[in-house]
Amino acid sequence: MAKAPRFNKNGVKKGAWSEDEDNKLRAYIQRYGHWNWRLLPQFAGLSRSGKSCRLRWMNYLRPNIKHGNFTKEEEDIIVELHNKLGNKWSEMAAYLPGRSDNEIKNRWHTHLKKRSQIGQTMLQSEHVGNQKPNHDIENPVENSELELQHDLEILLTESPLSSSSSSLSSYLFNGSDSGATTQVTPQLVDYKRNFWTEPFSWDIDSILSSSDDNFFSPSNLFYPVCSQDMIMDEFLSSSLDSYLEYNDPFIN
DNA sequence: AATATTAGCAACCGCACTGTC
DNA sequence: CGACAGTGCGGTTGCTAATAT
Repeated sequence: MAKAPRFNKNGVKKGAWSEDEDNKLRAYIQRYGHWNWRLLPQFAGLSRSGKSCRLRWMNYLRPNIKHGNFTKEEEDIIVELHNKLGNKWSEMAAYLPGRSDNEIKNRWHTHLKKRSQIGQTMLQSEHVGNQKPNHDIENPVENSELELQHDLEILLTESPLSSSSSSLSSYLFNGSDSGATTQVTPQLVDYKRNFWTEPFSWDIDSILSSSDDNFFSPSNLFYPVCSQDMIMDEFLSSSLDSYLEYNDPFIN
C-alpha cells in the first residue's frame, strides 16, 4: 500500500518504511526524544529526511496510536467535528486520542464524506430537532466549544454504547467522569492545543520527581490512568527491549 | 483466469507559521 | 526588520489489495 522504497539524488530514502528503520527510529526517540527532527535521522542512523521521520513517528510509531477499525462513535465524532471545524484535521485529532490527523483525513475521504453528504441531504428535509443552548453571543470561540460539546453529547448519548460514550464525553469536557456539569475546562483546551504538538519523550527525571502517583493521568496528559510503577515498568522494558533487540543506533 | 477498476491508506510535497539571530 | 531554520498542517500522490467484468 505504501510507496515503494527509492532513493533521491541526495541519497535520502523515500517510500515505505522497513521494520528495521521503524525499530531504529523508535529506539532512538524512546531513548533521546525528538529534540531536532532535521538532525535526528543522522543520529538515529537513518537515510531519511527529518520530515519523513516526524511523519512516521506521528502517524505510526507514537505510543498509544491506534490503527484501523474506527468505531461507530469515532466516525460519528469525525462527521460532527467536520461539520463544525471543516478540514482542521489536527484539531479533530485532538478529540480522538490515539488517532492521527492523517488517519482521520483518510477516513473522511474514503468513508465519511459520502455518508456526511447523504446525511446533509436528509437533514435539509426535516426540521432541526435538538435546539442548541443559547450561548454568549459576545464570545464566538467559547460558543464554538460549547456547541461542539453539546452536539457531541447528543451524538454520544444517542449512540448504542451511550453509557461508555457519555462518560467519554463528560471526561473530555470536564476532566472527570461525573458528567454533572457542562463547563469546558482548561484540561480539554490545553489538551487540544498541545497533545500532538508537544514533543514526546520519556522524561524520566520528571517521572521520578513527580509527587503525583498518576503522573500520566488525564489531568496531566490525558493518557490512560496509570501509576508511576506502571510507567517505570513500561519505560524500562521498552528501553531494554529496544536496546537488546535492535542494538544501539549510535553504534550501528 | 486474466484484466480493468476501485478502495484504502502510507507517505510525500508545498506552503504557512513561529522562533531565533 | 528581514533572513533563515525548524516544524506543522492540509492536499495530493502512488502503491497494493480487493472487487468487478
